[in-house]
Amino acid sequence: MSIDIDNELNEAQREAVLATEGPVLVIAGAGSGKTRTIVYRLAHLVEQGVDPAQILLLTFTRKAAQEMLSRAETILGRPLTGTSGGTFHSFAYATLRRNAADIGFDNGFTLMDRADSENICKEVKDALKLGKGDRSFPKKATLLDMITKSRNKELTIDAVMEREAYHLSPYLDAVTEIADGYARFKREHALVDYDDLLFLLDKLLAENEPLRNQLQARYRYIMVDEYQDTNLVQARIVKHLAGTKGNVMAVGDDAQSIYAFRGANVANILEFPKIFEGAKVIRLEQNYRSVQPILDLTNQILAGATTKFDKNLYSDLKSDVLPEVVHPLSDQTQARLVVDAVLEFQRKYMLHDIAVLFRAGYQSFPLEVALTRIGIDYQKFGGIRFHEAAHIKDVLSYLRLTLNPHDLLAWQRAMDHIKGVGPKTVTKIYQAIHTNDEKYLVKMTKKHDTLRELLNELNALRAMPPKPSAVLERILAFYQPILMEKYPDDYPKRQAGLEQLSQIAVSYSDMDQFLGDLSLDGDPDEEKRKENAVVLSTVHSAKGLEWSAVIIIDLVEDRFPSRRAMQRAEDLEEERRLMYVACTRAKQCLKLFVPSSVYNRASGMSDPTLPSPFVLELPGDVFQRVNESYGGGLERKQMQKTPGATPSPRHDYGDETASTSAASPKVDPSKLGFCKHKIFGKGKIIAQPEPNKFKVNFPGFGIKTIIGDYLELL
DNA sequence: GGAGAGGGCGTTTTT
DNA sequence: CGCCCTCTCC
Repeated sequence: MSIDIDNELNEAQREAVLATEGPVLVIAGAGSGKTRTIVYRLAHLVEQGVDPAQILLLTFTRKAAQEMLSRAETILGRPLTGTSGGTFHSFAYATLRRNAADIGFDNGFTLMDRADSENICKEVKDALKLGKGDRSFPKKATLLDMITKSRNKELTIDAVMEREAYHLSPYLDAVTEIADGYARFKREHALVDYDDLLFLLDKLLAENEPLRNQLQARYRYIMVDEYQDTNLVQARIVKHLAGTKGNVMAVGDDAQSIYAFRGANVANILEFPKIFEGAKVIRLEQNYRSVQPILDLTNQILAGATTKFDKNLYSDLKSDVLPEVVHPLSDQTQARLVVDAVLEFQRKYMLHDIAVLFRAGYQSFPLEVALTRIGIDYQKFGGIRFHEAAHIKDVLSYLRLTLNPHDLLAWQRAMDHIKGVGPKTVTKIYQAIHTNDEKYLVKMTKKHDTLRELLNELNALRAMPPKPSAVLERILAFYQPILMEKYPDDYPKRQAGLEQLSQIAVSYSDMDQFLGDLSLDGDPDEEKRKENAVVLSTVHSAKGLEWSAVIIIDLVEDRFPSRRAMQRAEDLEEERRLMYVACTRAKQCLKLFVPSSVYNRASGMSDPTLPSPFVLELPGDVFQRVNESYGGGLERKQMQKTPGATPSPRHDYGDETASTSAASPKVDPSKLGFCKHKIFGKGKIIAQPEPNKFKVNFPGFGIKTIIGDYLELL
């Protein structure tokens, strides 16, 4: 069978597929057939006689890589044996494991997840006696945020905190000390975090020339997807693997860069032609995904961006239906209206072809309740993950200990069920084991029967042949009573999760690989896309996917955009791109939900909301507005034509925000005057709650509390 | 040093 | 409202 490049691809796509030699950068607008291009390029290479084992495909999720490879196999009509595909992290893990001794881990290492890393931060903080009794001392999650941000952006802790956490500046020295302690702790216990995977690989490739040459020779063709979301160290890895003259293709879209929070750097994609001399740049601009009215709306979202994008997507797909902006009275009725909309869509589309998107995982909870009540199955992406559940981590801790006896975190978990033994005692036992302090161990095992049983069990596990399914089976038998005692309320459900884990283990022959995959994207639920379930997803997890009908909920200020992104201009810009990504997922129908009030669990009541600025600024002619009537029904507003070609922002909402000023403190406004903000423009200062904080009423955006540094006084 | 009780506080996004 | 952290008592 021969692939039909001429008929299946447009000219730009064809060019990208055929340009196999030398560096190539593909700037691919949303829905422009980017995946298709990669798939055809894979197939084309193999058809040209390239050994599939010489191809490396780096993507953002493992799922994406698998899907591309299997689609290439389909059009090729034969399997791609030996092609390496996965995320940077999974590729790094596999390479590092083969060369562990070279990076200073003679006895291997254990990959930690986010919770492990946070716990170390806490441990180190306590050990250094920092922040004792200080309630405003940064929490472990914040500490880790600073640490990984500093690493991913390759800036000092000082620089990160100055830019992003100014209010924590009194703790700068403490955080720096904790960061050092965190690094030390990892080294002492043969632990590695997600960031280390990348940095260790970079170091390995930089220092080990024979290995670098070997890998360059092996991977003659490299393709990197979602290049706009790579960070500096990932770019260096690509450079090491490809060499400056290598056959490397980077694909991405600067308008869809949504991972700056984790160090992604758009400069990578923009400067690709500089780093790889003579790179061919190809732009894919025709959109094959969405009907034109949806593109009219998404183009408007980009038009409002501070950084201008040279992009105007167009499509041949016509539709008479405008995207809708729906205004439910509350987030509760929003859930009900979304269910109604799903039922309506279901008459036309399969459930799995309908998606509800949101900014943060918790925002779908009311909807999940409503869907369950009415009996619609759903599949959720984003939020809590399989391997993060406590019982899974418990079981895996035994497995980790068979491989790495220095894994103190695993010891702590494994001993959690022993009454009378807390973290301090665990550390002592750990030390006794590693210094052969028989006396202490005998004393402790006499005192705690459960400890003796545990140590015996671990010895037995280590004596077994390292086959994941067999070892896991034994662990589960041992863990069963612990599970029931620890989780009396819901252990049957957790039991099911453990059985699922056993299922996964069957397909592995290598323990390290099994553990690595679980931490690196191994959510078993995501493996198979359920046929008859509506998709609920965070926007981040929806990246690269598409659905016939897309609903976006909670488009209100403080939720989308996130409250944390309102202070800094660049954060708000990223929220805008996130909104762009969300809307461009839709093929046929798009509905934006803007609830007038949302439940606030702090106060226990519903708070009124302000519509998201991304909705407010849309010109009235790119959507149809729908209100929930007080009787519970929907009222369609007559569409208003905007005069002229220029968008007339906010005309549909003019006086909506005025009512909120009633809640402002009673300060004589005349004294405070006006100011200017980068994003919100000119506003009236109505209060100064703190010396460097101002409450400002921005016309069209409502009242904001803003740090003085971001305001220009007029 | 551990377990249990009381208080503050605040929900991003992911490998 | 629920989590997490700290304080207190054993």
